[in-house]
Amino acid sequence: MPVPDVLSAPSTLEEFHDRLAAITEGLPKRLRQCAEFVAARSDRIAVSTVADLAAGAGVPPSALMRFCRIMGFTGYSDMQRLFREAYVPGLPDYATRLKTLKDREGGSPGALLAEFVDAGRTSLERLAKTLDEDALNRAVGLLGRADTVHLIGLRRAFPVASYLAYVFDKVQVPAMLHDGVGLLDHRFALRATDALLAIAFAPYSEETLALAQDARTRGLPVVALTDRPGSPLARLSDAVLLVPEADFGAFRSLSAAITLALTLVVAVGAVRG
Amino acid sequence: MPVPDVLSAPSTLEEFHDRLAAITEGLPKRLRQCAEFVAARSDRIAVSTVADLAAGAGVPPSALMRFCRIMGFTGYSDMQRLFREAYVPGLPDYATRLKTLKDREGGSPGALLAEFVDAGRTSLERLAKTLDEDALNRAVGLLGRADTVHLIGLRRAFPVASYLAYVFDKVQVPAMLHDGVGLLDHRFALRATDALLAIAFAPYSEETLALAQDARTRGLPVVALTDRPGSPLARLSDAVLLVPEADFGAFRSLSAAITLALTLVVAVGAVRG
DNA sequence: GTCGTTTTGGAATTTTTATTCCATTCCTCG
DNA sequence: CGAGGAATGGAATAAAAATTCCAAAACGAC
Repeated sequence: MPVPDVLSAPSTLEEFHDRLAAITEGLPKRLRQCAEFVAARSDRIAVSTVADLAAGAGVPPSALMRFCRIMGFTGYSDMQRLFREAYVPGLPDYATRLKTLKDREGGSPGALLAEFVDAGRTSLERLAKTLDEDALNRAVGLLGRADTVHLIGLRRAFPVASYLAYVFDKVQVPAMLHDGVGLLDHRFALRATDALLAIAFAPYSEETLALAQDARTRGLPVVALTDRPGSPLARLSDAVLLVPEADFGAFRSLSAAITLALTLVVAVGAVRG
Repeated sequence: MPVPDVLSAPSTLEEFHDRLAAITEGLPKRLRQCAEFVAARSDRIAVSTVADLAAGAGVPPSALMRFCRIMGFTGYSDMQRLFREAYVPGLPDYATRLKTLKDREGGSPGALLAEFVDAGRTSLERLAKTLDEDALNRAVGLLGRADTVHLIGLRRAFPVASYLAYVFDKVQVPAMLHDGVGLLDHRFALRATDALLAIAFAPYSEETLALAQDARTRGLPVVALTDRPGSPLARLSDAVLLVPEADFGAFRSLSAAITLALTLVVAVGAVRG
């Protein structure tokens, strides 16, 4: 067990976080899980039992106890005392806070945030409600059977495509991001046993449509993540996933697209085992 | 004993206070002491034991228990739950939810989507609730005054960085994305009149930290978009924006980060006119 | 592979905390 | 001023939580 190298416990929240940041690295798996969960949700400590917190972190209670020791406390209760003393319920609930923010004059950053958060939530709700489950299942099937998943998404869709590439990598599914760097199109990287996942929102990029067309011509399955049923990309695809993104003013967020992308990858990862 | 004239317990803080005000008058001495103390210090309920609270009110614990009953709760724990949940929402723990998910049709894509949508909504709510407006205003100020905004975010943060680049371009603010292509670091593109916006989540990329350090050393303002107060990036920055991303299982979405990014850019765009 | 060490999960134990119960006190009203 | 009922305090009990401990698993060095 990593020996507590300092014997005194942190006596302020700041000290606590400093110490936490200092030790997190170099901690074994379970203890690191504790450290990371605590870092992210330290607000819960004041009002949670060991069991609650441990469940949140995904570790057994005894691991959390060890963690408290390493932080320099004598036990969980000791650590909790620090947070209970500093506890100020301060923040009002979400609805109230949102209203406060919106009431500012239109231009303030806080008011903007409120609007975008609201738009994001609306998008997510609509996504859950309107998504065609058959299409999703079909998409998962097609991508699950492919050797390599090719990804393309440019301009506004590029963040989604790069996120997909990241998560596919995490779940160890071979994926290739066609990013257009150097105007190299890597068209010939598409093999007959692969599949293409294309993302495009209006105005649809030529390059994305071209690659989708190419894949289709060669008989590869194409999955589309797009914004409208009538999108030119939809016509080229075997499974079409629609992202109902709400917008605020001229700006559209990507919350729904990102969330759908994550779902898709995790489901494909699960299918492949 | 005053008979509880309503059998259901208050289910919101507002109901609680209404009820408290309604019954306080006409309560015998000790119970009134309880009522008055609770009215004054209701914020302590979430983090106190019966004994603590009773001591504060100057009554024996049993009196406080009676008080809880009169308020319509089954006991102190029941009353406490109301206060704990009001301030720390989202207590349904992940362990349970993961299990439900597995029990239910082995994690069908549809069920997964529901979970990720939920995590995304939670993230957005927490973002609205917890974001430090001062930090946001400061960030907008710093970036608004810069000639060119440099952006860096790698791995999981890369989609956010590329999204920022896209939206900055839309609002016609000169921005440069440091994407690490070809391992060219473009460090010398940072001019004294520029600013850096760095995005990093655990585990923090060396390259991102290095560039932030570099910018700081040269006296450029650094704005951080990160996940924890103790993040190494936070220490290098003049304004720190925290993104409280909820995760589901091992997976974390980017809804909150994307939304905050959009807000930031639009606000900066507005400042520059 | 095998040995020694570190880490882990869970059951057993202890401590703390909540809750009940009842004998006593304190009112109030006749 | 005394009887009856409400209110009270504290001791006893039950429940929940924290903490310890140890056998088993995982890991790392050889």
